[in-house]
Amino acid sequence: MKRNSRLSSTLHILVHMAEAPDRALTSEELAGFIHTNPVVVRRTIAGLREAGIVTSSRGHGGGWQLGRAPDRISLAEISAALGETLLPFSTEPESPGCLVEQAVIAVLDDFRLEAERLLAERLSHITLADLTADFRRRYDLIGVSSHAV
Amino acid sequence: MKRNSRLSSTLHILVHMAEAPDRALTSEELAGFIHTNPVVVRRTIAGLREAGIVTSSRGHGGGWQLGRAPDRISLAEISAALGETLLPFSTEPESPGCLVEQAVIAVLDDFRLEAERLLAERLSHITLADLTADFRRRYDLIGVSSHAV
DNA sequence: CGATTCGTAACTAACTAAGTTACATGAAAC
DNA sequence: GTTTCATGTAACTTAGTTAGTTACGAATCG
Repeated sequence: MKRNSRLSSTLHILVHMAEAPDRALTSEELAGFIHTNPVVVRRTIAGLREAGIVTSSRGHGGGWQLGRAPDRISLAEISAALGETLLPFSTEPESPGCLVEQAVIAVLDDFRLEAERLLAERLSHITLADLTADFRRRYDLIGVSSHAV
Repeated sequence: MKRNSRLSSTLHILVHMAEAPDRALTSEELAGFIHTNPVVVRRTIAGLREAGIVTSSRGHGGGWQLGRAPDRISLAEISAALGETLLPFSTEPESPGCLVEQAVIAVLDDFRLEAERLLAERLSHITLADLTADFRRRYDLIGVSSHAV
C-alpha cells in the first residue's frame, strides 16, 4: 500500500465487501486485495466502524461487513471517516503577531473552507453503489470479450 | 518552515516583496520572514522565477522582486509554479489488471479532474493584490487602535 | 477448551521534505 | 581587476510521517 493511497485502497476493500454481502471478510483477505498487512487494514478502517460504514465481528467466522447498503454510503463519509484532509496545505501560524501572515492565513482559510465544502458536496453524491456498478460494467465487458474469443 | 506550508510561506514572502517594490529583497531577508534558511527560500521559489512571477538578480544589491504587478499574479499561478498538488490522494494502480481497482481509480480520477478544475478556477480569482489589501487593512486597524490607546 | 479473528500497543523500516554546508557563477563597488 | 555580495545548485544531514511488523490480550464460536 503506497503512501497517500488510503482512500483508494479503502474503496477497493469496500467494493469487495459490497460484492460479498453474505459473509464477513477477514482482515487477512482484505489485506490480500491491496497487498498489505492485516494490521494495516484494521488500523485503516477502524474509523469506518465508528462511523457505522462497516461492522466487525471477532472469532470464528468473524471479519468485516458493510454497515448499510452501498447506495447509502457516500465517498464523503468514507473520506471523513478515514480522517483524510481533502486539501493538503497547512495554514498554521508560525509567526503569531505578524500581520502579513495573518492576512495570508485569513485568505487561505477562507478559500479552504469554501473548497472543502465544494469537494465534500461533490463526494457526497458518489456512493459505493456507483463504484460497484462501474466494476460490474467492466466485469461484464471482459466476460463478453472473452466469450467472443 | 513547517511541512505543507510551502504555499502560505511563499505567499508571505510575496506580500513582503509587493510591499517593497522599489528594491530587491535578498534570500536572507526573505528567509527571516518565514524563519527558515536562505537556501530553502531559493529552492522553494525557484519555480516562480521560471513562471515569471518573480525575478532574481545576483551580486551587490541583488535579490528578488516581483515579475509583474500584484493584481496580475493569481494564487492559481503561484500554486502551480510551486508544483503543489491541490488534491493529496494518490490513484496509482497497485494491482494492474484488477477490475475493482480500475473502477475505483476511474471514479476517483474523474472526481479529481473536476475538483482540480474547480479549485484552480477559484484560486485564479484571488490575486496577490487581494492579500496586500488585506494586510493593509489589518495594518491600518492596528495603527488606529494604537492611536486610541 | 481450542481455534480463530479482531483490537491495539510498541517497535522498525522506508520515504519525504526541510535544513545545512559548500562552492561555483555572476554582478556591482571600489 | 580584485573584493564583496548575492544567487544557483549539488550533496549531505536531520526530523517527521506513515506503512509494515511483531506480539499479545479479548472476544466468539464450535
